[in-house]
Parts: sequence; structure tokens; C-alpha cells
Amino acid sequence: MPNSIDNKRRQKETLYQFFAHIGKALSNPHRLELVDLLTQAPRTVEELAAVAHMSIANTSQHLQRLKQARLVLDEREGVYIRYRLADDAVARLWQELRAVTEQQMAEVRDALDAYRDRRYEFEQISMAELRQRLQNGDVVLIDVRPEVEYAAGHISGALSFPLEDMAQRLNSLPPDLPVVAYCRGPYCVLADQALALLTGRGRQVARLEEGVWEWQQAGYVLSD
Amino acid sequence: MPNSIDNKRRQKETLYQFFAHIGKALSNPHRLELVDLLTQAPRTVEELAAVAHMSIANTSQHLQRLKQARLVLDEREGVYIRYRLADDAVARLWQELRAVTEQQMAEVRDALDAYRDRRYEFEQISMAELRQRLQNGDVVLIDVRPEVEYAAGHISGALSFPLEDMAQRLNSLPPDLPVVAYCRGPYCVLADQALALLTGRGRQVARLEEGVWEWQQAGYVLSD
DNA sequence: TTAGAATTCAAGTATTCTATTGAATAATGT
DNA sequence: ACATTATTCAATAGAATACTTGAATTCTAA
Repeated sequence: MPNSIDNKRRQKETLYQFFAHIGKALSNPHRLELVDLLTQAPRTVEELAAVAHMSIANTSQHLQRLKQARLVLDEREGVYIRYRLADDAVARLWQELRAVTEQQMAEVRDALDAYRDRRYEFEQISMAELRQRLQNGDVVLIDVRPEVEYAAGHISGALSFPLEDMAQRLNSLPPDLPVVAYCRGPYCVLADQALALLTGRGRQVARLEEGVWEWQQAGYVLSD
Repeated sequence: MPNSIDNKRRQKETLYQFFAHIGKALSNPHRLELVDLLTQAPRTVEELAAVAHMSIANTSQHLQRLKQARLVLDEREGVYIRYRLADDAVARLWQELRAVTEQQMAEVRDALDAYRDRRYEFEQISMAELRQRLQNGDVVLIDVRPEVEYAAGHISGALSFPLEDMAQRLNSLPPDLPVVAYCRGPYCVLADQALALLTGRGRQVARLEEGVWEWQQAGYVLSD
């Protein structure tokens, strides 16, 4: 009965279409940037549009797409609608996608070096070492992401120093101690910019390449 | 200097385009089926086309696409060209994609139940229990995938009983013992079909839902 | 009822995709 | 060198999708 065989084929096709559907949702740079931002903190459409430099209508469209693929959830909050990642599995998927991309394509390095052009000016510090030095108290750790993201969860012991208003608050940084800065992770320039500012003032600095999510994945402690 | 800001934006866009590029490579059902097949064993274009029921030209096109995204590698082998997954990270990515899809979309269950319609007729056995019973020697484990895949690596202790020529070889199965069958993993019908054949002969049977890759991920032993 | 947030709609453009051809390439065996 | 085989390339056609924008609409809170 060739019919039942055709039928089986169709069913298999159907199954694979679901997987492809998620693949499609991940096939647009803007959507990936949205996913990345949502990895840091839940946000409203307005906020996402602002941070990602997109029109609100466009942002909404892309969010709809992600929502349809069940990668994000939305929740009404008064007059706003706040989006969040549907699940930690989505963050893992995004992380695997980055890992594969980075490993497979040397061009990514180049693109990253272009984007984070001061990357190699700063010493890097590992998560393990940072944790050690935090315990010793011989280092200041600052989170330079916007306050929303800090509020949604940050490395335990980190101070919030959003890049945006860092210039005005430089004096409130504990003096003398070396400063470690972190932001969203390896694809984020905020910490680089903060460190540039600080070295200009003669501070000793280092960057933690990882972000909050990686910190938590590694089994270290967060606060919120 | 607004120019340098525009520039940064462009660079960020470039970066995210690389990720999106991999996403695109994963956005077509046929390509995903190819990836899935390559998870089991390296294969030539011809073989892949046959198993996936696609034209050779088309299969080649899709493989080019995957190759361009560096998800697969090709290697000339005499007159054939054999494709393989570029890296185990690709298998992990594929596995995360399936995990998210399955978790996020209830429809996948339905599609799977339609495709594997005899799924619930057979008892399932966990990897841990199977390993135990293999050690006790009170069960026969058969690998019902095509021989190429068995040759590329199989669960240690499994006998090769490709579904295709199973009917003729039924007698060479050790009698009396219960039979456990496995194939490519949870999205593969081969084992179900084999078990249907065996219960028809009055054998006691069970299915291992996982495939070789999952077995190995779990830290168990393979042979090749 | 009004204002603000978010979504939907319509529209247009652009792009991309798949599947197909037939020719070209590369390795093999004679 | 030649014929053979497997695969890729180039070119195409047509369909289908995708992205973005601005205007209209829905929904909520006050």
C-alpha cells in the first residue's frame, strides 16, 4: 500500500516542520538580538524597541513571531506588556547557537573584534578567579548594564553602575581597589566602554567576559 | 560623532547576522532531516538522497547550504563524497533545538504520535535499566538501523538487525529472551516496526527510545 | 472619555527558496 | 587517453516569504 507510505512521509515532514519553525524564528538578526536582550531581563515592547534601535511596530512584529514559536511569553502589566523568555531551555538553545557559530566561523571573531575594538586593551579575569577575589574583598565588581537588567538579577556582590550615568558617579566608586566590570556577556560592548572610562582616570581594571547567565550556569550565586 | 555610533550599530548587525545565518541553515525541514541522519553516520550524497527521499541535485543543494554554514564537512572518498557533521557541537545544537521544540509546542506530541502510531503498544525501557539487564545477560538488544549506521557506531552489546532484512533473519535471533530494539532516537519509527514484527511472532519486546548519540551523551559505552 | 501602549492591517518591496535542468568537474578504472 | 560515475555548478522560473513602515484599531488605566 503505497498510500500508507506516502502518509508516513507526510507525517515525518510535519514533524520536521515544527523543528524548522523554531529554526526560522532564529533566522533573523533582529529577533536574535531580542532573544539576547530578554536573556538579561524581561522587558516591554517599548523598552526593547529603544534598546535594539527598532521601530515599535517592527519590534512588535518580531516579538509576535517569537511568541508564535513559543520562545517568549508575554504578560500584561498595567498598560504595558512585558515579554520574557519562555523557558531556560531557550537560553540554552541561544547559547548553543552562539557556541556553534563562534566555533564554526572564523569570521565571527573578526566581526567581534571589529565590534569590540578595545577588547584586547583590558585584562580578562575568569569567573573562578573573580569569585576568589570577591571573597577576599580586594576587588570592586561593577555591573554596567541598564538598571532594569541589574534589578532582574546580578552577580552577588556587584554594584550597579550603568554605563549611561557612570561619568557622574565616578566618585562614588570605592577608591584604590582594582575594578572588574561585566555586562551582558562576550557580545556586549558596555563593559569595554566603562573600562575605557576608568583607565582614563588611572584606575586598574579588568573585564569579566561572561554575563549573568553564564555565571549562574557555572553554579555561582546571583542576587536580585 | 554620530558616524561612529552608526558604525557600531552596523558592526553589531554584522555579528548577529552570523548567528542568523546558522539559524537559517536550520530553518528547513529537509536540511534538518539531513542533519539528523548525519548524526547517525557519515554518508554520501547518494545515500542521503535515498534515505531522505529527495532528488540528488536537491540533496546536494541543501548540503551545500549546510556546508556553507559550516555545520557539515565533506570529504572525497574515491568516487564518492562523504558528508559528516562538522562537530559534536552541531549535534548538541540539534538536540537543544529538538528539546525546545518539544517542550514549547504541544503539537509536536501530536505529530509524533501520528508518525509513530504504534508507539504506545510497546513497553519502554530506560537506558539505565537496559544497561543493567545487558550486564545480567537476560535480554537481547538489537539495532534495527541500516548497516551503515550500525557500522559507524552502536551500543555496546547490540546485534545488527536492519529492519529491511529482518523478516528473513528472524530465526537467527537468540530464542526465548525478551528483545529490546532501538534505532535513531525518539523521532524514528524503525524500532516500532521491528517490534511489531516480533510481537507478531510472540516475542516479548520493549523499546529504547534513545539513540546512539544520547546513549553516549549519558556516558555509556559504544562500539564501532 | 481620553491618553498611551501595543497590536494589527495593508501595502509594497525585496528577498529568498525550492526544485529543475543541462553542462562542467573530478576521480576512477581500463 | 577515454569512458564512466558521482557530484557540483549555473541558470532559471515561479512561488512563496519576509521585512519594514505608517495608519487604523484594540485594549487598559485613570
